[in-house]
Amino acid sequence: MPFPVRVGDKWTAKILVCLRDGPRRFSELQVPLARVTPKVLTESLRAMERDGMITRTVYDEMPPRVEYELTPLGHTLFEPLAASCAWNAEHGEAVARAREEHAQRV
Amino acid sequence: MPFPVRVGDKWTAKILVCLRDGPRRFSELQVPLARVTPKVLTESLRAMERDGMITRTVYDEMPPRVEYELTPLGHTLFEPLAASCAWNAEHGEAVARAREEHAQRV
DNA sequence: CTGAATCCAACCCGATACTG
DNA sequence: CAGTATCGGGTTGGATTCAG
Repeated sequence: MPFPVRVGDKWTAKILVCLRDGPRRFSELQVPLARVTPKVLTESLRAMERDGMITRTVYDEMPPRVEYELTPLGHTLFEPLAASCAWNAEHGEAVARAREEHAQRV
Repeated sequence: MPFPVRVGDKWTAKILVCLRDGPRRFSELQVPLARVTPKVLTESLRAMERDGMITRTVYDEMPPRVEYELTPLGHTLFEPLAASCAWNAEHGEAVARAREEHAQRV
């Protein structure tokens, strides 16, 4: 099942935001994404690379440096992402209320 | 963690589409959503009801009849949903190509 | 610094059978 | 008709440890 692109998982959307303004190193991503383990971060990044959303560039230095950067295709994801954020901003409160009322009735 | 609304799961978006043009019965949903088991369909519907996306109305008849209908809040989900569909229509092919090229390199 | 390896818990989803 | 009960597999994400 190739589609759709996994932006609904736990970290992809946040990685997108972190890469919005330019390339970032692995350790630079771990800072804003607090509590993401390296294993999971790597998995997410590899999946995004496989889908053409980001590029992974290894600089042969010591100590090692690896940079991740959004592709043009990756940047296009901000459009649907913005729509989802706008929905949350506009209706998130209503959902919270619905959940509380539902909890009351039970 | 109350947010965000689970529209990224397997069935919620499809249920939304099925309810778009009016209320539907449980068995009417099972037809277009082929291969959804009653257990999973029930789980999805209950979650959507809890979040205020749909209403569940039981008619005390024989045989029993239950109708699900989108709330005004539920209808607002079509906006971000449409943005995601538009992205897929526009860039889905590019993702498929990226995956094939990636598979080649491995 | 940038991961890889291993193990494990939780969750999501499905198959099957059964009920008011 | 509209579910519930039970069981189990597959995937996801996290903790921990180790390596180049």
